[in-house]
Amino acid sequence: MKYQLITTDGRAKRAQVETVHGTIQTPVFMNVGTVGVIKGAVSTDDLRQIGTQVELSNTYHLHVRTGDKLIKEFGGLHRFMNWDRPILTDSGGFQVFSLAGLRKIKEEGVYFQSHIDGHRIFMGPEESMQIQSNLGSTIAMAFDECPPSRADLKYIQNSVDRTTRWLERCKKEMARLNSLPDTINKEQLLFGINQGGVVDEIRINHAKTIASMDLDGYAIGGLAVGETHEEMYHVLDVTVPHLPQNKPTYLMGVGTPANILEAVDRGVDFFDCVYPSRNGRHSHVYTNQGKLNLMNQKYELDSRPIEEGCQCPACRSYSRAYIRHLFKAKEMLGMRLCVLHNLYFYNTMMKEIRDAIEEHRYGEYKAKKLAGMKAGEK
RNA sequence: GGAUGGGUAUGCCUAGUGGCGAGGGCAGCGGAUUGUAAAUCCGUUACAAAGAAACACCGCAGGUUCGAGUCCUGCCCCAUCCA
Repeated sequence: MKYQLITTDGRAKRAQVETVHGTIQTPVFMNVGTVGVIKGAVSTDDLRQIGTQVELSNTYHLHVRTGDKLIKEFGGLHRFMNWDRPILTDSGGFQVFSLAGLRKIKEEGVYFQSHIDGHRIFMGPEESMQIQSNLGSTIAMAFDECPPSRADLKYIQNSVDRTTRWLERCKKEMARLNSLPDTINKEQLLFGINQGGVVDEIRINHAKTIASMDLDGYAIGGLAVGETHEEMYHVLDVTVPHLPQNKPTYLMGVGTPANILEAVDRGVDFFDCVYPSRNGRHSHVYTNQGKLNLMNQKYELDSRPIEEGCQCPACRSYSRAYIRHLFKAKEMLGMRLCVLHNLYFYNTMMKEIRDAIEEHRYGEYKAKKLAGMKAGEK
């Protein structure tokens, strides 16, 4: 892997990351397809059309259904889903948070009760690495715990210490797996994850610790889980400077267009979020004038596209009124069009961000973009 | 003309066969959603804010009863069937 910094504008970075599956231009928004597909009947042909650079899938979910061993036997996730560009796999760490009622955390790892059929699943750092190696993703994430933002100080410190120990095990296991003869992607990359809730000292100490471990990239996790936007931005302000500047910085699970604009301004390169796809499935669409809910009656005769001038597959051919009708009729095409539009909106915004940084007008671009979206909220 | 089944609030559909200030669904409107247990979930959709005061035409009008959406009688309307 090679992280090449092209230019900066304030703290905003414009870079590119070379991987075995192609070059990633950053800042980048990864499109979330948890189970090896973006929900809403989106194909990989669609992804190529809407400018997706990186697809993101999930270790826990693919392990539970349909199984990483099966996918390895098929030839890996790239071949399985017919996607030859980069894939990042999340480690299952987020499921420690989202499936909190269905798991027990121990030093060796996490015992899950399958959310599908209730059977017991053990996942520790080694298991997570093994699964991600079987999937053959471009970038594997370290197995961590994402603690709730309201957890107490002692809990967060213990959790972070354990996450550090798990990271050491992940690194060791990844090195071993990458050296095996039948490994699908022998150049699989490993990103470590910074945790620490909204406690500056824990965040900073943990950032320093993992920065010394020579990983391929560094993620900031445990944000956008209940804290305020101001707290999140503050964590970025104090944490990002302690992560290696010659490696990618990834803010996990974030976020709204405004969150991304602010985080880019604080030096973040990688993003991912379920919002564009989930909101698209719920008829909420992003525009430069804010978010619309196409289910509203006021669109019943609206012949305009979601956004004037948008080149996405939905806006090039269909009206708001027709898409509203598809939702009313519960026809899948409605969801599909909105998801495509939203992902196109995010991917296009990232392209605009990259251009603005290159031209050293990021501050101006950000202010204008935020003002437009805010004005439309009324 | 006869038989049978129905008419439930704000548009539609429906639960309810003696204690009902009547439950639910759809449609409408609003909100939530951030490394996806989410094509999901939550509000709201008469008056009243808790009172011896109120009680929305439960098709309409009477009746029985302490008490009727519920039982009885008559009428109106709708659906299906028979003439």
